[in-house]
Amino acid sequence: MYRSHYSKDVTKKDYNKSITVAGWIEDIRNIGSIAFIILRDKRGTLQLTVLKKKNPELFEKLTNLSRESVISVKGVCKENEKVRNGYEILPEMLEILSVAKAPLPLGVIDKVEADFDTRLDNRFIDLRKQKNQAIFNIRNAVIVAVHKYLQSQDFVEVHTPKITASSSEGGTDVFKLKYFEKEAFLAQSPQLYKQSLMATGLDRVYEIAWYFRAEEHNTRRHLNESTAVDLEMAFINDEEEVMNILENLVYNMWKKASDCKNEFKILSQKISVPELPFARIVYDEVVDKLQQRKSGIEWGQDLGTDNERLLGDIMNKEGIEFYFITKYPLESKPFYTMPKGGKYSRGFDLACKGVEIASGSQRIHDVKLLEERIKACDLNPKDFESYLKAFKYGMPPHGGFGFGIERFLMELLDIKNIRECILFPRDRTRLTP
RNA sequence: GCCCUGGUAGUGUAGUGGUCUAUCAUGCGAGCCUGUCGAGCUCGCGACCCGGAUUCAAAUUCCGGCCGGGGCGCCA
Repeated sequence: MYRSHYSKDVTKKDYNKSITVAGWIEDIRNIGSIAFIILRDKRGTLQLTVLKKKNPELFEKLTNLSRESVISVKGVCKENEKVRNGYEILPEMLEILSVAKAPLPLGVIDKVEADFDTRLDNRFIDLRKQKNQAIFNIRNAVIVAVHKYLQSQDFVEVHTPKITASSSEGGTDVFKLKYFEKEAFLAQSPQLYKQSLMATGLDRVYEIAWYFRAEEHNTRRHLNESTAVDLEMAFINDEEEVMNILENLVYNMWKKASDCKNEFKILSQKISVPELPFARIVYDEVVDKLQQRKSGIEWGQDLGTDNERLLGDIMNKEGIEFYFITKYPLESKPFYTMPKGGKYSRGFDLACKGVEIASGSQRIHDVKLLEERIKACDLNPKDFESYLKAFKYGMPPHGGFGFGIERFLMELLDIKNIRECILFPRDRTRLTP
C-alpha cells in the first residue's frame, strides 16, 4: 500500500499511529542533523521530519533525493504545533517510486515566475501547482452542476460527430481534414446536429461539446479548440423558455463552484452567487445606452469588444453583473435564428461583466423559411441537405444555446488568459503538448 | 486577415556598438548548521534563437528565417 492518508485527511485520531503517505517531494530543507521534507499530494502538503542520529541511512536517502521525485513513506504521525499542519511524520520506511531529473524545466514552488509559454511547454509540472489544480477542481465542480441541473430538468446527454462533411454553418473558419477519399471538417459546434435531434422526439438534449475553430486570432480570450455546454429544447413557445433554463444553469454552476471553499482560498478569490432572474435588456436599449456614452455604435452593428466592455461598465454601475441582451437585429445572427418581425430576431446573448459567455435563440423550424435565410446569408442550401432533411418530416418549434466553459471560468475566477482554463490549450501556434 | 511587440544560464531578468572575461535573483552541485516552513551562510556550475550583412569591433545595428507575447476583427 502506497498511501493510507492524504495530507489533509490526517486528523487528531491518527496522531501517534503509523500511517503511510505518498506524493511528490516539494522541498528538502536539510539543517544538518535534522531535515524537513515537504511532501505534496492531491489534497495539499505535509512535512516529514527525519533525524540523522536516529536513522542515518534513511536520512541520507531522503535528503539526497531530487525535488519532485515520487516517494511513499511509512512512519509515525506526531502532533507538533511548530508545523503548519499541526502534525509531522517521522519516517520509518521509504519507498522511492520515481526519481525526478534535475534541474527541473519549471520549478513548482520556485520564487521566480515562469513565462506562460514555458509553463505550457511543461504543463504536467505546471499543473502540480495548487493554484492550477484549483482551477480544474472548480471546472469539475461546475461540470458536475451542469449534469445535475440538466438531468433534473429532463435533458438527455448526447454526443454528436466532430468530423463532418458540411463545411460551415457560417461565422467562422473550420479545420479541413482528409477523410479517406473525401474531404471533411472538424465541427465548429454541434449546432446542426443538436437541431436535427429535435426532430427525433428526444425533446431536450445537451452536450459538453468540443468546438474547433480555425480563426487565426491571437488574443487571451480565444482558443482554436474549446469546450461548451450546448443545449437544445423542443416545443418551446419562445426564446424566453431557453433563457430561463440558461440562467438557472448558470446559477447552479456558480452555486456549485462556491462550495469549493478550499479552492477559492488557494486562488485568493471571493465568490458571491448571483441572484435570479438575470436582467433582460433589448438590443435597441443597448444601442441607446452606448450612444449616450458616445460610443459611435450604429443600429444593426454587433457590439465589438470595446462596446461590450463599456456596456459591462454601464450595467455594473446599476449593480448588474449578468444580463441578457435580447431582440438582436436579424442580420447580426446566424441563419438558423428565428426572425421576430421584419428586422429583429429571437436571438440573445448572455453577458457577464461585459463579456459574452453564451449565445442562443429560438430557431427556425419551418424548412421554407430556413432555406430562405440560408440564401439570405450567402450560403448554399445544397450544402445543408442532410440538415434540412430533418426539417421536412415533422420538426417542432425549438431553441437552444451554446455556452463556453472556458469563458465562463474566466469570469468566475477572474482569470485574464483563457489558456489557464483548459488543460492543454490549442491556439494559433500551439499544438503540443 | 490587420497592427504592435519580444527572444541573454534549467527558470526569470540587467545589459541599446568597445575591459561583456555578460548583471542579479532563482535553480543545480559541494560543504557547514537539531526546528525549518521564501531556512541561513561559504564556494562552485551554467546563457547572448538560427543564418546572412554592415563595422577595426555586434548580445547590442540591418535583412531573412524560426519561436513567443499582446491588441483589433470574428466569436464562445
